[in-house]
Amino acid sequence: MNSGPKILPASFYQGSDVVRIARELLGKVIVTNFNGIRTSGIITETEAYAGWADKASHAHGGKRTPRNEPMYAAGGIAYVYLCYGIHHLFNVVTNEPGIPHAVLVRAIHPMEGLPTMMKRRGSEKLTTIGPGTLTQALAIRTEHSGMDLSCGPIQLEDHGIVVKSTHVIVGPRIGIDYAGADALLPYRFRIAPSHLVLPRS
DNA sequence: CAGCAGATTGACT
DNA sequence: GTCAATCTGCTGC
Repeated sequence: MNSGPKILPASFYQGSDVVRIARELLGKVIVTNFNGIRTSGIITETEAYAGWADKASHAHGGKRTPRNEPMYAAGGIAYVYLCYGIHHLFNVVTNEPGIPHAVLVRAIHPMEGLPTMMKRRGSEKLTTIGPGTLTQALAIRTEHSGMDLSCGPIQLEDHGIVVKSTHVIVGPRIGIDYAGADALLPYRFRIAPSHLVLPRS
């Protein structure tokens, strides 16, 4: 049953299986609320980054820099970083302190604040597929890296949307060819476009 | 349609 | 200096 949106609890993020959490994030709702302006969307695509052992991860081999420091904190906070000097990429940190696992959010389906998101994107067409475009639509920037996802301007909610496994496409991650064999791991999850059925509001 | 270069900053050699 | 968990617009078939 579903008694309205619930903010995801810390326990959701602090499990030990980052790949499972990436899968579970499909259908969850990401909300930002800056200056009283609320924008949100359903998460439709994610990728898991499994820390130490994962060549594609910023924390591979225990690498630790000021930029990726949030990855080493307890699950439930944001890790936002700049890619190609332009794009702010939003990740959800998982697992317990010291284990730098994270899930990259690659796509959302817009829900609230469509006009605001279009204005931020500077386009008549609202594109929110792609990790760089969704952060622009939601106004997420690197300054939000390290923020708690349960009580800040960025929150993740459970709206009771159930994503059936038959509607989920699993495959290798994108844009990480440098990661050798790890580039082939099935760590990418997305909702099949034909099943992007929105919940009745 | 495909393919590619430009944008622009942080991390590392 | 080079490359990076990318997107867009322009070129040319």
